[in-house]
Amino acid sequence: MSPARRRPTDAELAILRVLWARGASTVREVAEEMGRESAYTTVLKLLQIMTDKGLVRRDESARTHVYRAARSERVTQRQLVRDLADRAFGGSAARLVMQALAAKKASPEELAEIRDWLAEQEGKREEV
Amino acid sequence: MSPARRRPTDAELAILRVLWARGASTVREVAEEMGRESAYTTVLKLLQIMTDKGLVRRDESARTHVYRAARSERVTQRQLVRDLADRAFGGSAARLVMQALAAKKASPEELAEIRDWLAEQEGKREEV
DNA sequence: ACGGAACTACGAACTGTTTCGTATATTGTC
DNA sequence: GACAATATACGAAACAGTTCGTAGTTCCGT
Repeated sequence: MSPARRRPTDAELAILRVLWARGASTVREVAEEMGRESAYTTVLKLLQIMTDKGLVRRDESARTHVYRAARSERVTQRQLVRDLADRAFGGSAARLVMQALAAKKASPEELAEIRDWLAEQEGKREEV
Repeated sequence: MSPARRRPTDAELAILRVLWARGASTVREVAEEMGRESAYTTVLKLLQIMTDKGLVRRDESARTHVYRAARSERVTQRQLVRDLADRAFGGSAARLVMQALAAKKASPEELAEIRDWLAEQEGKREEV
Protein backbone atom coordinates (compact mmCIF):
# COMPACT_ATOMS: atom_id res chain seq x y z
CA MET A 1 0.00 0.00 0.00
CA SER A 2 2.47 2.59 1.11
CA PRO A 3 4.68 3.84 -1.68
CA ALA A 4 7.57 3.64 0.77
CA ARG A 5 10.06 5.41 -1.41
CA ARG A 6 13.40 3.92 -0.61
CA ARG A 7 16.49 6.03 -0.89
CA PRO A 8 18.88 5.05 -3.65
CA THR A 9 21.70 2.78 -2.57
CA ASP A 10 25.31 3.84 -2.87
CA ALA A 11 25.86 2.16 -6.21
CA GLU A 12 22.61 3.56 -7.52
CA LEU A 13 23.51 7.05 -6.42
CA ALA A 14 26.86 6.80 -8.15
CA ILE A 15 25.07 6.01 -11.39
CA LEU A 16 22.53 8.76 -10.89
CA ARG A 17 25.36 11.22 -10.45
CA VAL A 18 26.66 10.29 -13.87
CA LEU A 19 23.22 10.59 -15.44
CA TRP A 20 22.64 13.98 -13.90
CA ALA A 21 26.00 15.22 -15.10
CA ARG A 22 25.85 13.74 -18.59
CA GLY A 23 22.15 13.68 -19.26
CA ALA A 24 20.61 10.69 -21.00
CA SER A 25 23.28 8.09 -21.57
CA THR A 26 23.90 4.56 -22.74
CA VAL A 27 25.19 1.81 -20.49
CA ARG A 28 28.58 2.09 -22.13
CA GLU A 29 28.79 5.81 -21.55
CA VAL A 30 27.91 5.45 -17.91
CA ALA A 31 30.36 2.60 -17.43
CA GLU A 32 33.06 4.58 -19.18
CA GLU A 33 32.42 7.62 -17.04
CA MET A 34 32.70 5.59 -13.89
CA GLY A 35 36.20 4.54 -14.73
CA ARG A 36 37.19 0.91 -14.70
CA GLU A 37 35.87 0.37 -11.21
CA SER A 38 32.98 -1.77 -12.25
CA ALA A 39 32.47 -4.11 -15.17
CA TYR A 40 30.18 -3.17 -18.00
CA THR A 41 27.63 -5.80 -17.10
CA THR A 42 27.53 -4.58 -13.52
CA VAL A 43 26.45 -1.15 -14.66
CA LEU A 44 23.96 -2.75 -17.02
CA LYS A 45 22.44 -4.87 -14.29
CA LEU A 46 22.21 -1.92 -11.96
CA LEU A 47 20.46 0.15 -14.60
CA GLN A 48 18.01 -2.67 -15.20
CA ILE A 49 17.25 -2.87 -11.51
CA MET A 50 16.93 0.87 -11.29
CA THR A 51 14.48 0.78 -14.16
CA ASP A 52 12.34 -1.69 -12.26
CA LYS A 53 12.52 0.50 -9.18
CA GLY A 54 11.57 3.55 -11.18
CA LEU A 55 14.80 5.38 -10.46
CA VAL A 56 15.60 5.73 -14.16
CA ARG A 57 13.65 5.70 -17.41
CA ARG A 58 14.75 3.62 -20.34
CA ASP A 59 14.35 4.51 -23.98
CA GLU A 60 14.30 1.21 -25.87
CA SER A 61 13.49 2.59 -29.29
CA ALA A 62 17.01 1.88 -30.51
CA ARG A 63 18.90 -1.31 -29.95
CA THR A 64 21.25 0.50 -27.64
CA HIS A 65 19.03 1.64 -24.81
CA VAL A 66 19.31 5.12 -23.42
CA TYR A 67 18.78 5.82 -19.75
CA ARG A 68 17.96 8.98 -17.92
CA ALA A 69 17.29 9.78 -14.28
CA ALA A 70 13.62 9.61 -13.40
CA ARG A 71 13.93 12.32 -10.78
CA SER A 72 15.97 15.47 -10.91
CA GLU A 73 19.09 15.86 -8.86
CA ARG A 74 17.36 18.55 -6.84
CA VAL A 75 14.42 16.39 -5.90
CA THR A 76 16.60 13.45 -5.02
CA GLN A 77 18.91 15.58 -2.92
CA ARG A 78 15.94 16.93 -1.09
CA GLN A 79 14.70 13.44 -0.39
CA LEU A 80 18.10 12.37 0.90
CA VAL A 81 18.38 15.37 3.14
CA ARG A 82 14.93 14.83 4.55
CA ASP A 83 15.79 11.23 5.16
CA LEU A 84 18.99 12.06 6.98
CA ALA A 85 17.27 14.75 9.03
CA ASP A 86 14.71 12.20 10.14
CA ARG A 87 17.17 9.45 10.88
CA ALA A 88 19.85 11.45 12.68
CA PHE A 89 18.62 14.93 13.55
CA GLY A 90 15.19 14.33 15.00
CA GLY A 91 13.70 15.79 11.86
CA SER A 92 15.27 19.17 12.42
CA ALA A 93 16.70 20.60 9.23
CA ALA A 94 18.16 23.48 11.17
CA ARG A 95 20.33 21.24 13.28
CA LEU A 96 21.44 19.41 10.20
CA VAL A 97 22.37 22.71 8.63
CA MET A 98 24.63 23.70 11.44
CA GLN A 99 26.43 20.40 11.44
CA ALA A 100 26.75 20.66 7.70
CA LEU A 101 28.40 24.03 8.00
CA ALA A 102 30.70 22.72 10.68
CA ALA A 103 31.48 19.51 8.86
CA LYS A 104 33.03 21.07 5.84
CA LYS A 105 34.38 24.55 5.82
CA ALA A 106 32.26 26.56 3.48
CA SER A 107 33.97 29.30 1.54
CA PRO A 108 33.12 32.92 2.34
CA GLU A 109 31.30 33.06 -0.97
CA GLU A 110 29.18 30.10 -0.02
CA LEU A 111 28.48 31.55 3.37
CA ALA A 112 27.40 34.80 1.77
CA GLU A 113 25.18 32.91 -0.60
CA ILE A 114 23.49 31.14 2.26
CA ARG A 115 23.08 34.35 4.20
CA ASP A 116 21.44 35.99 1.23
CA TRP A 117 19.20 33.01 0.80
CA LEU A 118 18.16 33.24 4.42
CA ALA A 119 17.47 36.94 4.16
CA GLU A 120 15.31 36.23 1.17
CA GLN A 121 13.33 33.65 3.08
CA GLU A 122 12.68 36.01 5.93
CA GLY A 123 11.67 38.69 3.50
CA LYS A 124 9.07 36.38 2.06
CA ARG A 125 7.66 35.65 5.46
CA GLU A 126 7.14 39.30 6.22
CA GLU A 127 5.42 39.89 2.94
CA VAL A 128 2.67 37.53 3.99
CA MET B 1 44.69 -1.32 5.73
CA SER B 2 42.30 1.54 5.36
CA PRO B 3 40.20 2.13 8.43
CA ALA B 4 37.31 2.80 6.04
CA ARG B 5 34.93 4.03 8.67
CA ARG B 6 31.58 2.88 7.52
CA ARG B 7 28.52 4.89 8.36
CA PRO B 8 26.14 3.28 10.82
CA THR B 9 23.27 1.38 9.23
CA ASP B 10 19.66 2.33 9.83
CA ALA B 11 19.17 -0.16 12.63
CA GLU B 12 22.43 0.85 14.23
CA LEU B 13 21.54 4.50 14.06
CA ALA B 14 18.21 3.83 15.71
CA ILE B 15 20.05 2.25 18.62
CA LEU B 16 22.61 5.01 18.80
CA ARG B 17 19.80 7.52 19.06
CA VAL B 18 18.55 5.75 22.15
CA LEU B 19 22.00 5.62 23.69
CA TRP B 20 22.59 9.29 23.06
CA ALA B 21 19.25 10.19 24.60
CA ARG B 22 19.47 7.86 27.58
CA GLY B 23 23.17 7.64 28.16
CA ALA B 24 24.74 4.28 29.02
CA SER B 25 22.04 1.63 28.95
CA THR B 26 21.40 -2.06 29.17
CA VAL B 27 20.03 -4.11 26.33
CA ARG B 28 16.67 -4.24 28.03
CA GLU B 29 16.50 -0.51 28.45
CA VAL B 30 17.31 0.06 24.82
CA ALA B 31 14.82 -2.55 23.67
CA GLU B 32 12.18 -1.08 25.94
CA GLU B 33 12.81 2.40 24.63
CA MET B 34 12.47 1.25 21.07
CA GLY B 35 8.99 0.00 21.69
CA ARG B 36 7.93 -3.49 20.72
CA GLU B 37 9.18 -3.10 17.18
CA SER B 38 12.07 -5.46 17.56
CA ALA B 39 12.59 -8.46 19.78
CA TYR B 40 14.94 -8.27 22.71
CA THR B 41 17.45 -10.58 21.12
CA THR B 42 17.52 -8.50 17.97
CA VAL B 43 18.65 -5.49 19.94
CA LEU B 44 21.15 -7.65 21.77
CA LYS B 45 22.60 -9.01 18.56
CA LEU B 46 22.83 -5.56 17.07
CA LEU B 47 24.65 -4.25 20.10
CA GLN B 48 27.07 -7.16 19.92
CA ILE B 49 27.78 -6.40 16.28
CA MET B 50 28.14 -2.73 17.04
CA THR B 51 30.64 -3.57 19.75
CA ASP B 52 32.71 -5.47 17.22
CA LYS B 53 32.52 -2.57 14.84
CA GLY B 54 33.53 -0.15 17.54
CA LEU B 55 30.31 1.83 17.38
CA VAL B 56 29.58 1.23 21.04
CA ARG B 57 31.57 0.36 24.13
CA ARG B 58 30.48 -2.41 26.44
CA ASP B 59 30.97 -2.52 30.16
CA GLU B 60 31.02 -6.19 31.13
CA SER B 61 31.91 -5.77 34.75
CA ALA B 62 28.41 -6.73 35.83
CA ARG B 63 26.46 -9.63 34.51
CA THR B 64 24.09 -7.27 32.79
CA HIS B 65 26.27 -5.45 30.33
CA VAL B 66 26.02 -1.73 29.90
CA TYR B 67 26.49 -0.12 26.53
CA ARG B 68 27.31 3.41 25.57
CA ALA B 69 27.91 5.11 22.25
CA ALA B 70 31.57 5.17 21.29
CA ARG B 71 31.20 8.46 19.47
CA SER B 72 29.19 11.48 20.45
CA GLU B 73 26.04 12.38 18.62
CA ARG B 74 27.74 15.49 17.33
CA VAL B 75 30.68 13.66 15.82
CA THR B 76 28.48 11.03 14.25
CA GLN B 77 26.14 13.61 12.80
CA ARG B 78 29.08 15.39 11.33
CA GLN B 79 30.34 12.20 9.77
CA LEU B 80 26.94 11.47 8.29
CA VAL B 81 26.65 14.94 6.86
CA ARG B 82 30.09 14.78 5.36
CA ASP B 83 29.24 11.41 3.87
CA LEU B 84 26.03 12.66 2.33
CA ALA B 85 27.74 15.76 1.02
CA ASP B 86 30.32 13.60 -0.68
CA ARG B 87 27.87 11.12 -2.09
CA ALA B 88 25.19 13.48 -3.33
CA PHE B 89 26.41 17.06 -3.29
CA GLY B 90 29.84 16.87 -4.84
CA GLY B 91 31.32 17.50 -1.43
CA SER B 92 29.71 20.90 -1.09
CA ALA B 93 28.25 21.47 2.34
CA ALA B 94 26.79 24.76 1.22
CA ARG B 95 24.64 23.14 -1.41
CA LEU B 96 23.55 20.56 1.08
CA VAL B 97 22.57 23.33 3.44
CA MET B 98 20.31 25.01 0.97
CA GLN B 99 18.55 21.80 0.12
CA ALA B 100 18.20 21.12 3.82
CA LEU B 101 16.53 24.44 4.36
CA ALA B 102 14.25 23.80 1.42
CA ALA B 103 13.50 20.22 2.37
CA LYS B 104 11.88 20.94 5.68
CA LYS B 105 10.43 24.23 6.59
CA ALA B 106 12.48 25.63 9.38
CA SER B 107 10.69 27.68 11.96
CA PRO B 108 11.45 31.41 12.20
CA GLU B 109 13.28 30.68 15.42
CA GLU B 110 15.48 28.16 13.72
CA LEU B 111 16.15 30.47 10.83
CA ALA B 112 17.13 33.19 13.24
CA GLU B 113 19.41 30.79 15.03
CA ILE B 114 21.13 29.89 11.82
CA ARG B 115 21.47 33.51 10.83
CA ASP B 116 23.08 34.32 14.13
CA TRP B 117 25.37 31.38 13.77
CA LEU B 118 26.43 32.56 10.37
CA ALA B 119 27.04 36.08 11.58
CA GLU B 120 29.18 34.66 14.31
CA GLN B 121 31.21 32.70 11.79
CA GLU B 122 31.83 35.75 9.69
CA GLY B 123 32.79 37.68 12.76
CA LYS B 124 35.41 35.10 13.53
CA ARG B 125 36.83 35.33 10.07
CA GLU B 126 37.30 39.05 10.31
CA GLU B 127 39.01 38.75 13.63
CA VAL B 128 41.81 36.83 11.96
C1' DA C 1 18.29 -26.28 46.79
C1' DC C 2 14.92 -25.72 43.31
C1' DG C 3 12.49 -23.28 39.73
C1' DG C 4 11.71 -19.40 37.21
C1' DA C 5 13.29 -15.06 35.45
C1' DA C 6 16.72 -12.61 33.11
C1' DC C 7 20.90 -12.57 30.78
C1' DT C 8 24.46 -13.51 26.89
C1' DA C 9 25.99 -16.11 22.91
C1' DC C 10 25.31 -17.88 18.64
C1' DG C 11 23.50 -20.05 14.48
C1' DA C 12 20.63 -19.61 10.81
C1' DA C 13 17.09 -17.86 7.88
C1' DC C 14 15.73 -14.15 5.09
C1' DT C 15 16.20 -9.93 2.52
C1' DG C 16 18.56 -6.67 -0.10
C1' DT C 17 22.85 -5.14 -2.64
C1' DT C 18 26.56 -5.73 -5.68
C1' DT C 19 29.26 -8.19 -8.72
C1' DC C 20 30.17 -10.56 -12.89
C1' DG C 21 30.07 -14.65 -16.12
C1' DT C 22 27.59 -16.76 -19.67
C1' DA C 23 24.00 -17.06 -23.06
C1' DT C 24 21.88 -15.10 -26.77
C1' DA C 25 20.55 -11.64 -30.22
C1' DT C 26 21.66 -7.89 -33.42
C1' DT C 27 24.52 -5.18 -36.25
C1' DG C 28 27.93 -4.05 -39.53
C1' DT C 29 32.01 -5.39 -42.38
C1' DC C 30 34.42 -8.07 -45.52
C1' DG D 1 26.95 -15.46 -45.51
C1' DA D 2 30.41 -15.56 -41.91
C1' DC D 3 32.74 -13.32 -38.40
C1' DA D 4 33.73 -9.96 -34.96
C1' DA D 5 31.97 -6.49 -32.16
C1' DT D 6 28.53 -4.94 -29.27
C1' DA D 7 24.05 -5.26 -27.13
C1' DT D 8 20.67 -7.05 -23.56
C1' DA D 9 19.02 -10.58 -20.33
C1' DC D 10 19.59 -13.42 -16.70
C1' DG D 11 21.32 -16.56 -13.09
C1' DA D 12 23.98 -17.03 -9.39
C1' DA D 13 27.61 -16.11 -6.19
C1' DA D 14 29.42 -13.13 -2.66
C1' DC D 15 28.44 -10.03 0.76
C1' DA D 16 25.94 -7.12 4.10
C1' DG D 17 22.12 -6.22 7.14
C1' DT D 18 18.30 -7.69 9.98
C1' DT D 19 15.60 -10.73 12.53
C1' DC D 20 14.72 -14.06 15.89
C1' DG D 21 14.81 -18.80 17.99
C1' DT D 22 17.27 -21.79 20.89
C1' DA D 23 20.76 -23.03 24.09
C1' DG D 24 23.01 -22.43 28.04
C1' DT D 25 24.39 -19.59 32.21
C1' DT D 26 23.66 -16.89 36.30
C1' DC D 27 20.85 -14.91 39.71
C1' DC D 28 17.20 -14.56 43.03
C1' DG D 29 13.11 -15.62 45.75
C1' DT D 30 11.03 -19.01 48.38
